[in-house]
Amino acid sequence: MASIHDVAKAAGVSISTVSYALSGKRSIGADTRRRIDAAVAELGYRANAGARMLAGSRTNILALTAPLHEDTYHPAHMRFVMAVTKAARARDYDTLLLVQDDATAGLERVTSSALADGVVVLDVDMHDERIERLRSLGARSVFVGIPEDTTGLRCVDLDFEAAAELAVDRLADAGRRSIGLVGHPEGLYGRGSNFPLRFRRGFGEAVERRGVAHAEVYPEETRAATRSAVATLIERLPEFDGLVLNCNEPVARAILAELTARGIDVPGAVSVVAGGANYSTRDFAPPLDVIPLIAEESCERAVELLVESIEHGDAGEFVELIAPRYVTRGSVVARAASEASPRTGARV
Amino acid sequence: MASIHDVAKAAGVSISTVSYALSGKRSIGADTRRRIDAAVAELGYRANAGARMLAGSRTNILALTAPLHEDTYHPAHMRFVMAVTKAARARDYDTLLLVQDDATAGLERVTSSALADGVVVLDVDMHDERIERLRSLGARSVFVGIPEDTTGLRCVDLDFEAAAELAVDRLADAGRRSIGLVGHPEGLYGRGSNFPLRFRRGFGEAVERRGVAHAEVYPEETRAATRSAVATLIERLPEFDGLVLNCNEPVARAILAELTARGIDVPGAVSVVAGGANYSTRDFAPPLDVIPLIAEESCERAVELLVESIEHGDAGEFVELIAPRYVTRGSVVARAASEASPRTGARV
DNA sequence: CTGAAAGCGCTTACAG
DNA sequence: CTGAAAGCGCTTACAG
Repeated sequence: MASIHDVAKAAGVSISTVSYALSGKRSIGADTRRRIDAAVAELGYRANAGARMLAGSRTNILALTAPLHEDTYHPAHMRFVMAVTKAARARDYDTLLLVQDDATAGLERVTSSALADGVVVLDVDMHDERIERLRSLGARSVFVGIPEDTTGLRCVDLDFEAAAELAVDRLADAGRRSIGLVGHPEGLYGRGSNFPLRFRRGFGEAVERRGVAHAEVYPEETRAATRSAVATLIERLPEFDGLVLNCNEPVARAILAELTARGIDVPGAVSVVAGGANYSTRDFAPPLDVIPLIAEESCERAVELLVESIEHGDAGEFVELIAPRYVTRGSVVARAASEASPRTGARV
Repeated sequence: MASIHDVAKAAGVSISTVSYALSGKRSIGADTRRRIDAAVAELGYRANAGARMLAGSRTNILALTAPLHEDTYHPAHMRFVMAVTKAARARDYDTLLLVQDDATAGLERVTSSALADGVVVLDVDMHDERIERLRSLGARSVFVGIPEDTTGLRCVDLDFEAAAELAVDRLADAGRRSIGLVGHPEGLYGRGSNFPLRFRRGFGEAVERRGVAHAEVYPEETRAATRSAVATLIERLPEFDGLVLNCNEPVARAILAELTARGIDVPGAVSVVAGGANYSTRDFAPPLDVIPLIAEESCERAVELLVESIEHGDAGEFVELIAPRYVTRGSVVARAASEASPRTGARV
């Protein structure tokens, strides 16, 4: 493997000139540059990573901690992992994958050995053991997700509370007065997974504020569970006319199928919005209004902020909430006046 | 961050002694060792990764190339990625994730810069562009999967051909004379994905050898597709009595559901085996006989072989096929004699 | 615009 | 069983 000395010799310059030419950290004469470029190409030179880390005190490696849980929805998980990796590469960083068993010990290892310049934290729980570890290590990190106590942390995420509120508002604005929420399986909430909890909180506040009837169900991803979830909503909401989905794609599809099977017209009888959805609702029947959760968006921003802090040394804590966007596809329509009157009357 | 000098000073020894004590590469006096351990604990010392790479000419990092395709089945993909990462950690290696866009350039980068000691290649295609790249780079690598031309390569994988043959043999031994294959979606084969092709090849050879009637279908993961796949099998196999599944879990479940919906008794009328399955068939109705594909098995072996070659410098090519294991769960039963006679007669 | 040189923090022959 | 020292291949003040 060619070293910087070989390049310098071939180009007839000093190694420092080669280094500067490659890093672009000072201006280089046109002719010198040409000779260096030629030598680099000729020799297939590539700076040794270890030497660079040692001399430059930067590794250009980000650690990624993304624990798998029993209830992990793999397609979404993968999308986030890939989004981080791609965003990192776009900024010339590589990504080191930390496994679960190794979650805390791994953070210590890659951080104390200066293997990674920073850490991206995915699948954040409300009370996440990685928080304390990262704090005590004084490691640079960015969380994709918002834990309960964000003191001293740097967090980025979709504003799930606002997303839930936006979903409810759109339904309420369309005259819907009796709104169901299909959430994730119970286990997720019990485990303290942060975004379902935040979405639920936003939902609760919005239905309260709008004074609409509401009910919540948390089905597992089985046919039986989604079926009984719809039954429960119908039972608990005698005038069931609006539905917010904050669940995974298979469940969302199953819920829609069940509504259809029961002869419930979407969007006429029940209008539907998917909130914080990590999937496309375009090919649903009917296509659903959606407040999308775009992995690329939060991950790119997280990596951007992390890299900035690495390269410019800025510290400081923050919570950056990405404003929800509402995409209309026709699954929310105003209640027909004929229907609206008696119900409104009934509620007064 | 404490350096090795700090530890040496605190322990009252030279830095080389600290280094040797930590690496275990030479024997250390009991008392010296105690003082060093104490100093390490006290200072929270951890060897600088860059310095180690540079001086030791080993990085303890493995690169992992696992491209995502449109047809990637994420749960299985994730299982392999995690299995590699865990196996690597067990041997004190970290794993660098290479993204798709970066597939070939990334190999060049981590390899030429000596960032990674070796490469684990997942999702191998029959004609994979990464092969040539790795060959020309002279990089240490192990493939999990068997491409068409394995010259100069080191490959590990479940023996999918033998798995398919084993599945057919068990069905044929049970008197099944008319065997269907449910494969993956067509696209996978067209793309040259290696294991579905190998499984199909093994199936073709086995049905030929056993002289049984056969038909193959390749449904997409939609309800309509699985439904029509079953219809096709019934149409093409008038005496349809055996079925080999080499598809993903959702399709397998849907196929079984469709058989049940048609009133076809499993295993009586049609006996079923899942071959090369990356999922559990225990909670299927009925539970299926299965020849499992265990990510941990092939990935651990691949990492083991790669690490060995890194640490002992052994080169050499090989293809290591993991023998299929047959797990009985009761979904294959002998044809009833009363049924067998007329059909056998019909075939003669 | 360019070079000589120190130094990053380890590992590993070499020596005793 | 232990130490002094060379050297891994870069980056970056320092100097001109």
